[in-house]
Amino acid sequence: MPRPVRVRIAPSPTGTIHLGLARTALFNWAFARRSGGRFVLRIEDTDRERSTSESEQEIIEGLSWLGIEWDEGPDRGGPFGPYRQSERIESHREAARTLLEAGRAYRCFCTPKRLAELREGQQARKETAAYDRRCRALDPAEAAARADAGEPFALRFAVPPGETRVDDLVRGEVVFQNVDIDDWIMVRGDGNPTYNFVVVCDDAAMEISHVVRGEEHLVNTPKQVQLFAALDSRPPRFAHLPLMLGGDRKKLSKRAGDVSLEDYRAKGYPTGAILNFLALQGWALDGETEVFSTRRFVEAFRLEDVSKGGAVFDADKFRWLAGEYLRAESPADLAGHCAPFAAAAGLLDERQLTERAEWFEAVVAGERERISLYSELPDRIAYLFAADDAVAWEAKAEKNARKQGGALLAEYLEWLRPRLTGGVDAPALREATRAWIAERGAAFGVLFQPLRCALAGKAGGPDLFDIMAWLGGEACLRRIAVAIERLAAVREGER
RNA sequence: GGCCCCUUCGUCUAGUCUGGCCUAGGACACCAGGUUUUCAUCCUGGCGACAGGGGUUCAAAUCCCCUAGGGGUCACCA
Repeated sequence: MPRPVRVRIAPSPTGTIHLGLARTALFNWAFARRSGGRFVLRIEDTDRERSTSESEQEIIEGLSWLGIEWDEGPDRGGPFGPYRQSERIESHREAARTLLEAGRAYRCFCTPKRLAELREGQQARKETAAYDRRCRALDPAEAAARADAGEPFALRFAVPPGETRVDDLVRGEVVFQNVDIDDWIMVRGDGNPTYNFVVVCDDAAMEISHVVRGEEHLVNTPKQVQLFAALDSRPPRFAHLPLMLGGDRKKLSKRAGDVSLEDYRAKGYPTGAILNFLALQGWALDGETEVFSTRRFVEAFRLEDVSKGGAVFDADKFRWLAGEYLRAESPADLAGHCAPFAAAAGLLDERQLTERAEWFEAVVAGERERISLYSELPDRIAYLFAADDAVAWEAKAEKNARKQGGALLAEYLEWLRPRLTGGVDAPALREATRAWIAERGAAFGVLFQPLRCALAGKAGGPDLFDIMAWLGGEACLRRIAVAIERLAAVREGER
């Protein structure tokens, strides 16, 4: 019998947003949208030591920045609240009590020391490390008496005999033998519940219909399925997403480089590119189309189409995709996205950005083919802000300039001087300069290479006459004059 | 090591369920050429894979079995 689609992500607020979490969020969200269901954000702050409200904020802010929106969550409430696990502790205690009374859970008085020794022995004998279920044999009344007397205990789930089947939407049916499932701890000695316990209690209480998460959780699933049964609650369908892998083909981790969403935000990846790339990790639109909108993704997304094998994170492809999105932006949008990076680099302050908005937009539009990330702009245009007599020359630019020599440049400067008084008319100047070079029977490069070096100090870049227009006539003339001297002076020095 | 999952170009993947249209398609990267005042963008072309072995079948990347390899997980973490 079908039930309303309700999915969730349950991140623990213990750090930054991992790309894996971002993808899980994206897939859950897309699935909910596609099926007309609800997407829930639940903060999994079971680990009180490591959970912080800053991290929770970061999760909320980061996912919002990406454009992923949840229907219920700690920041916006909802009919199944509260949405922070720590605030649901009473219901967890209640569930634990019920399970204990029903005999589905039992008190374990084993000390951490004994457990450690047990584990060591099992490992030494190459046996499966699992609790030996010693306390499961205890008489409930006796156990209750010991607990009343103040003896510390943990609560373990009593795994029943038999087997557990998980009908995974991505992987098909997966069967586990219950003897292989440990009598895992539901409530710790200090009274705090564990993740595997609360996650099921909350999923049940919030009527979660589908659990879509990373493959590392697949082995937890039988424990959870058994708990749903013990709770007399209908279990959700499961879908385990393939892992995102690092270059070593192991689970993507900090070791592999930048794995947090914030890293990519700081580097200036367009949000559309991030979403698009994440969608491609374990899913494909039609096998042909690589660049597609979030809208198309949502329309076409089906859990059944998710691939099973792990996906190695391809930083090159991600960067390429970023460039595709960046280049598709309007000049105004692109300028707006690049502005903070230009400001951070100390090129322009906010006031200048406002006053010279049109100018900045033109510059950004002129550089767009050469950058893939917003953060790459400042380096490309820094020369525009250099002092005219101190433009940094790249080695290759200088080499090109030197190959052609400054003679023609000096001649050009004299020709140019009277033509720049009334501002720079790029198209007209381009035409006139071409004619001027043709008159002399020279190749374009003989003038353009030294000129490019003089103006920008770079071997490549936008159209020279656009650069002149951005720079303004006075600056151009000064830079060319300085370059003529510089080219001549060094030649002297070489002798 | 136990349990579980996975296996198509270097990488992301289409094709696998419903065997034939697959001399296996697309993309990134790489290489070559073209366009351009340069760089880049862009365009064209090239390189490059069904892990191995059996079986079923007229026919297998697609179905079955075995082997190998990789990964995940084995906490009073989440």
